[in-house]
This record gives sequence, structure tokens and C-alpha cells, in this order.
Amino acid sequence: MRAQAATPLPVRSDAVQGLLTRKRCLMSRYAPREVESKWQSAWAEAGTFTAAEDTSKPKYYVLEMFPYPSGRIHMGHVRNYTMGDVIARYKLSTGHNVLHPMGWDAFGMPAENAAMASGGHPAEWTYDNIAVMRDQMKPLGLSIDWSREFATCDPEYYAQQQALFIDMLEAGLVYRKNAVVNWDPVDMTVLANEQVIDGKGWRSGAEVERRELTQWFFAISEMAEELLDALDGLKDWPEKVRTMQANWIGKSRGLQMGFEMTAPVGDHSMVEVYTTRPDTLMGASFVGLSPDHPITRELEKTNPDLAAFCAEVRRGGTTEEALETAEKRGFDTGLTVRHPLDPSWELPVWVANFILMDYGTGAIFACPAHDQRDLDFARKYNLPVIDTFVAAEGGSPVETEAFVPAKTEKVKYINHFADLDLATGDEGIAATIDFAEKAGWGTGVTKYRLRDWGVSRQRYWGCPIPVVHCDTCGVVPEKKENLPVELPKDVSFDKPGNPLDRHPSWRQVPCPKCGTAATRETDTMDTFVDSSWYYARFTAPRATTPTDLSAADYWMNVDQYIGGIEHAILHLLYSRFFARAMQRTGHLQEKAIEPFNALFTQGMVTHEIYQTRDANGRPVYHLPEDVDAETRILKASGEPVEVIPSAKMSKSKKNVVDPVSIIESFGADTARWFVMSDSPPERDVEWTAAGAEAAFKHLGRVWRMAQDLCQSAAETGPAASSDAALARATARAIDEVTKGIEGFAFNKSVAKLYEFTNTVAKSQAPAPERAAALRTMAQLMSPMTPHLAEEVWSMLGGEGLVADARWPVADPALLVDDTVTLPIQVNGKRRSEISVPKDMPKEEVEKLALADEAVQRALAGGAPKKLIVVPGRIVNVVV
RNA sequence: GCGGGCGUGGCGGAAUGGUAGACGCAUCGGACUUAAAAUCCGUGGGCCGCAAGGCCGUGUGGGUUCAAGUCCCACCGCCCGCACCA
Repeated sequence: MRAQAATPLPVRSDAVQGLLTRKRCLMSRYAPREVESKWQSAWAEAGTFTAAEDTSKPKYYVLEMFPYPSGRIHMGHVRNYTMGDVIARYKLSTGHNVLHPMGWDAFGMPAENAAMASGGHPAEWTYDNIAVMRDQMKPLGLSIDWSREFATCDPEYYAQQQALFIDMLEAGLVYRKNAVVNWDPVDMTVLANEQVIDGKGWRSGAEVERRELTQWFFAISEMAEELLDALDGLKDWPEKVRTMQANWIGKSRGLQMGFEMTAPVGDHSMVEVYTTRPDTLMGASFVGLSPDHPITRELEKTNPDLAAFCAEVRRGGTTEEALETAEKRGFDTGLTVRHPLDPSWELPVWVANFILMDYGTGAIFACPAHDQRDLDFARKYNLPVIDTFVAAEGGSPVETEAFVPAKTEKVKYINHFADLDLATGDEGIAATIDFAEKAGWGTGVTKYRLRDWGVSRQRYWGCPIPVVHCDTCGVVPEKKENLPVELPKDVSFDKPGNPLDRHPSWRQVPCPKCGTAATRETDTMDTFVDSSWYYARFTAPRATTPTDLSAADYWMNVDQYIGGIEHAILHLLYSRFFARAMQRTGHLQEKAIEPFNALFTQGMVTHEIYQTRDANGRPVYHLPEDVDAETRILKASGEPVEVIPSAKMSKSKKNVVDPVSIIESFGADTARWFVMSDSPPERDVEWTAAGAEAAFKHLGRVWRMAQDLCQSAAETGPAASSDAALARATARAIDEVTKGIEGFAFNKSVAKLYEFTNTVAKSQAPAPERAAALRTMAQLMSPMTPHLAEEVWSMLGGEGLVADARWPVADPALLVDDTVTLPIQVNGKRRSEISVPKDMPKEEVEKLALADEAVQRALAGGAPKKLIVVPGRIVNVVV
């Protein structure tokens, strides 16, 4: 690699070259629209971004989370895809073979809702939206290999997803079971646990109901341990995401044990409980059952009071407020159970509203002394409170506050059966499990919060589950040669529910096994399935199997994945599961079971909200374009608006800025430059009209500088002298911009480029040297503002496309200054500075520092107590 | 309640324990112009001072250090995730 900055401008002596140069310099002002479309055509013609396997270069796969085709791109897309583009273009210019694809996460409810509302077909709606969004996205000048584009609703894609499903079914990773499911009564479909937020459907916001249905599941919980353990290896993922996933998987180690009932209820003679604090067993006060526990159900049949209690609890709902304010309430069943360590010790059995059926066994033993909920309950119903342990020092019995120390904390056991005295909770727990297992009344059990992933959806616009129900053969997978099981086109959306169920003929098929009349499965897959393997498909998007193993081997893993934090759990966990499932079914290599080597979660684009109020005092929101940003009045009426602090751009608050209109008025480079500047990429960035204009002005300034030099440099020829300061500034710019890009600190790269622009503008260096500096600047800007970079590069005689040029390398010698300015502190406060040669010996620096006027003043004739010299950094005189 | 993050000018934000406020925006002043826009140059934390310079200053209070925005302790505030999880 060579340092571009040091390359002299080629001498242009012949008339043809002169003419060409003059022609390039003709434009009178920066016209982004012309410039941008010109270079986009140039890249397309040259095939600059078409990826092909090439073992002579290191590969680099950069991927941004693909968009849902909602109909319009928004600023969040611009930011997300610009970040990916910066990385992709940078990697390209550092000699990598880059794969940077784009596609569409195209199945889903909105298409069906649109069909219901306006009568079209979801496919039509979706493909129209894709066409519009592609047209809006292309002007951004992203370095995308569009030849790999696909939509997940393409039969070609979902055929392979169905093939995968069948392979997973055969591998035992998919199964069907009767399950109580989360039913969204508005969307009329089942939701995964992950899609229920605070008891409401993630999309509809409707209160979720519980229903029992036969559903398809992916066996993700089987991989809970592996998915948890492997998080440690994801060094280039944000800590936050790893923590969120670990919490979601929710591993706990505890003891499962039975309490013998003194009188059986139906078939039940034992109450099975699970506890993570078995060391508190001697503090047991009562046994608690969930209102949904089988024993409770049995008792309800004969006990109307209990049935009434349970009904009321169930009605209580699971909303956040309900839970927070809900009082601990219980119902004494009158039953008793024996304590496993003392058969004469009988504990009462209560049904309590705070016990969940879907965690553990749905039953607990309560130890009020060491659990606040249990304590509240015990105090309310006058149940005993028995301390098991107290603080190691100065411990006193529990009164109104439960003593719940961390498991790592040492406590003094005062009531235990395994000879424990001073021990940590963890030690106590381990000892108890050990004791119970030896005595045979309990088992150490590891539990996970993670549930199997229910993927059945009773919707039309999704990937059909490729199985057939046959009266004789049962559930039979469709033959692979019959894939895709294609969605019928002639469907109606005039009624709620699943159109596939109502279709007159689609369901009727022969059984793939015995050939007799059978019916198709009408459930379609959760759309999260579609996005769980698309990254692998991009490596060979037209393969006739889900993946092409040699292409996958070459391109996988994704080296850098970029997207929103909102996908920290669902999408990323499912993708990790799918990569493992694909490896087990032979569709990915072992190395790809963690598909994303590095993850970056970018912040949102926000904007102020402008509101007025209607006659009833209800807020009315206004688009930024309708408001004068400075005076804060409505342009149309002159009415003042209330300004609400910046929030995520959202249609409902109307605080949106349309990328299309920004591109039209300022160009794509301005939009790209702006979203990369100011805010660190992981944080939110606030879109402001002033900021966008400033970005535009800056790009215009760079363009003008190039324009000026384009003319003068062409006339002047190479320089006789050279300007050391400019060379050094160039080297520093290369160094810092590069570091910024590599460290995902694009805002710092942008800041450095501003600084470098100022330096070049003020430089008195000969024109060819300034032109060289500007060519380097064009390269450094090219990941962010690729079109302007090409324009400047070409105006100043750069060879070929800047997109093909090798990233500049700073000469290390130029990064070190011969002389350094050392600040001089007196007692830690900066008082003066001296300029010294960079390798001046310490003793001489000391001498100079002490001779300094400010130091002399501070010393007032005395001697310093201490003198610290940090070479090349600072001097501190202590007086 | 548990886990994670953050708090720096009027604003967005810089700052391997080593000159706090890089860079951008806003402001103000100047140049160019008949004028305006555009552009260019300068100013740009607060207070005192003509200046040189001084004092204060990174949410609050303590501590470690020659030196703290940065490290430690306690507190306050904001944001995000999880949560009657046994």
C-alpha cells in the first residue's frame, strides 16, 4: 500500500488532458443530484459492488438488518444502512472481498391488514412497496450487491425455508403439541411468549387470551444451555445484548422435591415444588399452589369458594399495573402436607395469587423469613415465620423485612439439617441438594425460563408449513420435489381469521405417503422464522437447496451485523438457534453456529415534536416541514407550537423527516454525512434542519476547494518545495479517520475530517500539494460521502474510481512531531507551556520547566517539593 | 425488586489517569456587496480585568493520586432491559 497523500499530481502537458481537466472544472456549483446519479451509474457499470468468491483476498461480510417493506424508507433506515455502507466501503478499499447484500423481510400482518382495509392482495401490496422502497434506497448510493436481492415472500425463498422445516422436523427440532397459547383476539392469531409484552400482543396491543390449541414448535429450549454458554464467546457483541439474552434464557439451579399430602386429592398424593433456595427448607411455613395448578383445578370442582377465588384471580389480568398493585391474596385449602425431614411436621396448603403455573412446577414451599412475598403473605394470614439463617455478624430475627442476602454472601445458618454453620448461600444450596439426593427425597434440577418457540400462525401472508394431515398416516411432510407449497392467490380478506382455512380447494391434496385424500396444514410460520436464516441465504440466494455449502463456507460468518437494539432478544436468539439447527441438518458448517461474529446496535434517529391543541385540549401534531424551526410557529397559520423534546421519529407524533425529500433538496451525501456526524453511532441522533444544512454547506465547501484547485493545479504542475505541516496534517487525518471507522466512532472521523478541511483551506502549501491532500480527503470521506468523494477525486486527477482505490496509509514518521508542546502544571493546575524537541532528556525539560516564568512566580524563590516529568506529555511542579 | 447504561457550555458531543470543552450547531463581531443571500475571517463555559493574568467549573458529598470528567465509596437524577421467576 502506498500513501496517497505523498503521490504527486500527474503532470498534464498535452492538450487533450488540458481540455479534459478544464471540462471537469466547468461546473459552477455543487449539484448533488447530477453528481450522485453520475457516480451511481459509474459504479453500476463497473460492477464495483458485485460480490464473487475470490480466495486471493480475505472476505468480509457486512450485513444490516433487512427492512420490512412498509412502503417508505425512513431516517432510521438511512442511518442503519449508511453505517453498514461505511464499513463495507472501508473494507473494500482495504483489500477485502466484500459481501454487502440487501433484501426484504416481506411476510407479515400489515400486508394482510392493508388487504382487509382496501381490498387488494397482500402480495401486490408487498411487491409494490418493495419497488417503491428500492427506488428510494438506490439514490443513497449504498455499496450493495443488488444481484443478490430477495424477498422472504418470494416462493423461491420460502420453498427453501419449507425444505429446512422438513429437515428440522426429521431431525426432531420441530414438533407438534397441544398447548395453552397466547391468543391475540385482534389479530386472531397465536403469539410466541416473546411477542407478548406486558400481557399484550406486541403488534396489536390487545390483551392476550389463553387458549388451548395444537401448535407447531421449534425445540429451542433443548439448546438453552448451549445458547447460554456460547454467549461468552461473542466477544464483539454488546455486553448489554449478551446480558439480555442470558436473562431471557433464565437459567436457574434448584431442588425439585415432593411434599406428601396427608390426604390425596384425586390422583394427587404429592405436591411437587421447585426452589432455588432449598437451604431455607427448615424455614418452610406453608405450601402454595398456583390457581392454575392441577390440584387446585381438582379442588375447584367440589369447592365453590375456591373456584370463585381462582376465577377472580384469573380475571385480575397480567398487566403491569395489576401486578404491581396486586395484593398478596390466598385461599386456605384446608389440606396439609408433611415436611420431608419431619413427618410429624404438617404444613398448610394455600392457593396464592402470586404463584405462576408456567414457572417451575406451579407450586412452591414458602419461606417467609427469606422471601419478601412470602413474608407479606405470612403476616397477612398469620402463618409462622421461621429463620433459617441470619447475617454472619450481628444477625437478628426477621420482623417486617425478609432477609434475602446474595447467594455469594456468607451467612450463619441457625436452622439446618446438614451441619451448616457459617457458609455462603451457594454452599448451603449445594449442601442441601446433596443431602436431599442422598436421602432420596429431592433432585437437583436446572431450569430455564426459555420456552420452546411456537411458530404456528393462523394467517395467510406467511410461509405455509409444508405438511399434510392424513387420516391413515398422520402428519406427513410434503415431498421436497413438491416444494414450494405455494400460497393460493385467490383468497379473500373480507372475514377475520385465516383465509387458507376457507379456501375451497387449496387444502385438498393427496397424502405424500399413501396417496389418499388428505388435507394441508393451514398454519403459516411466524415471520421471525423468515429472518432467522436470511443471512445464510444471501451467500447463495439462487441455490436450489437452502444454502450452497461451498458458498456458505466461503462467506459465512457475517463479520459485522448492524441493527436496532429492539432485536436484542427475539431475532438474534432465533437466528442463533437456526444457525445451530441448520448445522445439525447439514445446511451450514460447524463454524457458522454463531452466525454473527460482531454485532453493533445503532441508536435511533429522533426529532423534536411540534404540537398544538384542538378545541378540546387534545394534542394535534405537526410535521417539521410545516413548522418554522427558528420562530416555532406554524408556517401556514402563524400559530405558535409547543415543542416537546426529541423522541424516536414516529408517524403518530408526526416528528418525521422524509429521507426522500432530504435527498431531493440536499443529496444523499448530505443525509449520510449528517447521520454519521455528531452523535456516537450507538446513541440516538437528533435530526435538526440546521444540522442538515450545515452538513450540506460543508460538502459544498469541500467541493469548492476541489473546484478551485482543479483549475489552478492543472496550470501549475508539480511543486518544487514541499509543505511539512500539510503532510503531517494529512497523515494525522488518515490515522484518526481510520481509527474512528474501525472503532465504530464515525462521529470522530467526521470531526477529524472537518478539522482537516480547515487545515487544507488555510494551508499555504503549493497547489499540487493541496490537491494531493484533498485527494486523500476524498478517500477518507468516501465511505461516508461516496459520490462527492468520486467527484473530488476525479476533479483532482485521481486514477479510476475512488471506490476502487486503496485506502491511504499514514507515514508513521509524519505522525510524530519533532517538537512537542508540554503543558506545565503547578500543583496540578496548568500554568504555562513550553515547546521542546520530542526527545529532549528529562533533566533538560526539568531545567526549562523550572526556568519558566510562571513556575518562578509560584516558587517565589523556594525549591519545588517534587517535580514530575511525563515525557512527551506533561510537567507538574509541586510547591 | 434484579441487571445494564448514562449525567461535561445555550445544544449535539470530544478527552490511553496528564492542557476539560476537539469538531459541529446556535450567538456575536468583521470582510465582500448598493443591499441581501451565499461565501470568507474572527469570537465562542462563567466571573474579575484595558491587558497580562487570576478565580471558579464535568449531577452532589467524600476519598485515592504529583495530577481525577476518567479510579474508589456513598447519594441524587435520567434512560433501557427483565420481573409476583419460587
